[in-house]
Amino acid sequence: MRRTRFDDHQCPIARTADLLADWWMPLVLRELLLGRRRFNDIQQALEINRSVLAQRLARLVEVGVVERRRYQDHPPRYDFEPTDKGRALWDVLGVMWQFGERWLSDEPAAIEMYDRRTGERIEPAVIDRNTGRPLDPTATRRRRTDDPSVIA
Amino acid sequence: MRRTRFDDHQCPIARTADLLADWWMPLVLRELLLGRRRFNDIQQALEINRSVLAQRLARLVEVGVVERRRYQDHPPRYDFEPTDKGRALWDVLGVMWQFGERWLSDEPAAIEMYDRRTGERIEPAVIDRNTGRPLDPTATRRRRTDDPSVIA
DNA sequence: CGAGTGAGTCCGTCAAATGGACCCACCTGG
DNA sequence: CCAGGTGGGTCCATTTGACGGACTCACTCG
Repeated sequence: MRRTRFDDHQCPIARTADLLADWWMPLVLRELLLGRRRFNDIQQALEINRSVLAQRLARLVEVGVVERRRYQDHPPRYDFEPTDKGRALWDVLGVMWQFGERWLSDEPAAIEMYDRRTGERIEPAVIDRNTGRPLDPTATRRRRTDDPSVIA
Repeated sequence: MRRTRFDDHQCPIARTADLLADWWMPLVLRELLLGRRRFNDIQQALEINRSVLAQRLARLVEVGVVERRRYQDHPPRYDFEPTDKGRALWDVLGVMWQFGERWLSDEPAAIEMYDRRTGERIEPAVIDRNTGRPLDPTATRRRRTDDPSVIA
């Protein structure tokens, strides 16, 4: 299929969607961010087609979300390590987790996230940094910063 | 293309990805949640193919994220209104906004979100509800709730 | 009476996802 | 010393969806 690209849109949601809104990307990133680093490990964990995975990893390297590192020389072997930018994506995945658990699962959660130091369950929540309150789409609007009268 | 489905996965990220990780879904939801309700309005705002939009809206109705309502009888006309489940997705979009603005935009933000009552800028942030602290993927692990010794 | 509106459907084309085989350099066990 | 992994891919045929664009059909408005 021809895929429409959004990476040149002004809207930050569109730019993020261009990177992340692909079936496999969130799962590939989940594996990378929770510690899997090697091509074959990820491929087997996700049962993803090898060429699709190769292409997704190449994209992640290209946009600077992971680094491809040579971890041995003979024969050359590579792995994939998240950058700061990649780790920042965990916020998005964490909130996807929270949404999926609350709204897309029938039974009580079969898997949970926890802090490996304290053992405590982790429950991501989204707030507005300025007010500390939850987001409310019905009260939210967009505006151009160069001309606040224009509603984007 | 054949698309692999994740809606039966245990992992909440996979379930959410199955719904949202499609190029158009975040943008369609952005429009719906920020107030656009009608097929033609959304189609023109996004410049999305009409049959693709029809299919995406049908999916959103099917999973209960929006409701299709008849708003006039002669001739029958329909619009699409987010449900509570749909409004809950705003958290995900808000965090995608934040990521895109911080990591995918070069120039200072051209568009911002604000509260239509107070006029204040909105900056979504993700915290752990229990500790109030930001998420840290390097400290995060998964476990099965039925058997905490199994690392998922 | 003709144009426009709203919410779609239908069609041909093109490209990406999929399953599966293949590759090749090195390492390991017997 | 040779067979069988292992790691990180590439290549191929098939299928399916995205895309652009035209068409529909029941009204309503001027």
